[in-house]
Amino acid sequence: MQILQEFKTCDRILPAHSHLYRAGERLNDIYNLLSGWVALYRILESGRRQILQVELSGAFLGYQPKLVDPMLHSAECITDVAVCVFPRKAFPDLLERHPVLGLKMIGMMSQDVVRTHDHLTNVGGRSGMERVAHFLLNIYLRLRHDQKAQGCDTLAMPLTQEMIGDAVGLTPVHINRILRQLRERRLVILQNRTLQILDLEGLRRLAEISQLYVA
Amino acid sequence: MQILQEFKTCDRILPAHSHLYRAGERLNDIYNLLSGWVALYRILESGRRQILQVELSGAFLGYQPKLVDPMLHSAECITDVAVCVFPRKAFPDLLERHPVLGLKMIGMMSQDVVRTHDHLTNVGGRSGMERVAHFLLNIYLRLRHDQKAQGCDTLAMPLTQEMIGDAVGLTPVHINRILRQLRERRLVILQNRTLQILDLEGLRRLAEISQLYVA
DNA sequence: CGGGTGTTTGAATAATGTCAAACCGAGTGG
DNA sequence: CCACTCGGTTTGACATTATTCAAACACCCG
Repeated sequence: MQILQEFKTCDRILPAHSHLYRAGERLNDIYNLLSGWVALYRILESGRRQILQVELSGAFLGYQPKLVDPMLHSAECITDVAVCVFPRKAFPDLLERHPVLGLKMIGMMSQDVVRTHDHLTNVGGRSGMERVAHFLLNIYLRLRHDQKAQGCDTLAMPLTQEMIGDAVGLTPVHINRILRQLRERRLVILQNRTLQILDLEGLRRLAEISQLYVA
Repeated sequence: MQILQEFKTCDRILPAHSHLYRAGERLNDIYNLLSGWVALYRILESGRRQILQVELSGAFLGYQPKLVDPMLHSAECITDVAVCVFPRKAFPDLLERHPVLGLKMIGMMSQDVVRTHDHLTNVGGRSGMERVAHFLLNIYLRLRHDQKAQGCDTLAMPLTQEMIGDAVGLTPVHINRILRQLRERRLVILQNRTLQILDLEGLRRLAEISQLYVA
């Protein structure tokens, strides 16, 4: 990964609510997310938006089947964000020169596929409450994994209820009602932009997190 | 791609309803789908199953973030299937030796991501009828794309209504009612394992297929 | 002190799921 | 050739879940 360092153009800081890129744009760069939260999403003609993925630090952003094609989704910074910028053009060449890197990339992409499969399974296969539970738990686990098992059960949650709805395919009002139920059942509390896990095991059961695909 | 030919172990034929692999298995091989339909799916503890993807000829099957890890989903042959078999172990080495191939693989994987994003958007963001329309249209377009614009508007459809339900996240009964409506609205007819597109444009509008991601 | 964005709640409506039964066609064994 | 079963489809009545519309509320920011 140090190889990459030599190729990076620069680091860049983006404020919350700004866009890293938008659907339809042709990018010159590829990004590595250093810190902050980014939402990948698509807008349907109906006006609804589907959040495809919430990306946390470490993620690779901006890759496309054909590098010159326009992006099919948008990437919005939910919080302030820092990214490492790589020139898009250099990539094919770079990969030829360092095959190991290609292998690494393939691994990351297929990791991406798995994560998206998980999200799809969640949205397509579970009831509202299960969906929300799974979604929150997923984020909680990923964050805790990053910060190496810091046992804390409470964390900052920059997502609005509307965003959660856009992610799991439910109306914001409905999300609200579900959150109330989760609170009443003493599983999670989400308020003041803060997520507090009350009953990790109970949540796990409800959300039926089996795969430890966390990473 | 001819490089690959030298590495292939053999070709293999599988009958309909057999499994290429099951969740939890550690595979020795990676497959390239030569002909037939394969469904990738996961089973939830609730018993529901989510079809993650319907794969048609050309697809690469069996790749995983870590090649030695057990599979997270299952792959069932919907029709009789022919696959080309590659030894899993040879892959890292193979990629080191032929960097171009790595680039190709990355492209395919990211294609996979896009397709899954599309499916996710469909399931999470659209109403029942739109979902079914989009799903059927998607398959129709992919097949027609393979057989290079053979103008025929009718094709063999080996998926049961239950499978369609498992793919788009709806009950089989509901799928049935939706299919009736689609028939009554003279958009598609699906019966006797045959799919007939009556009004391509109308379907397109309903399903709001904008991206030409077909491939 | 506004004004805006996000949250919370209620009541009415629409979409989807559940249960149960009938039906239909293909294959099978008598 | 017939009865039979079996998987898949079709339909109805009803229960549940989620959406919509509307209003009140809370909070932060200028």
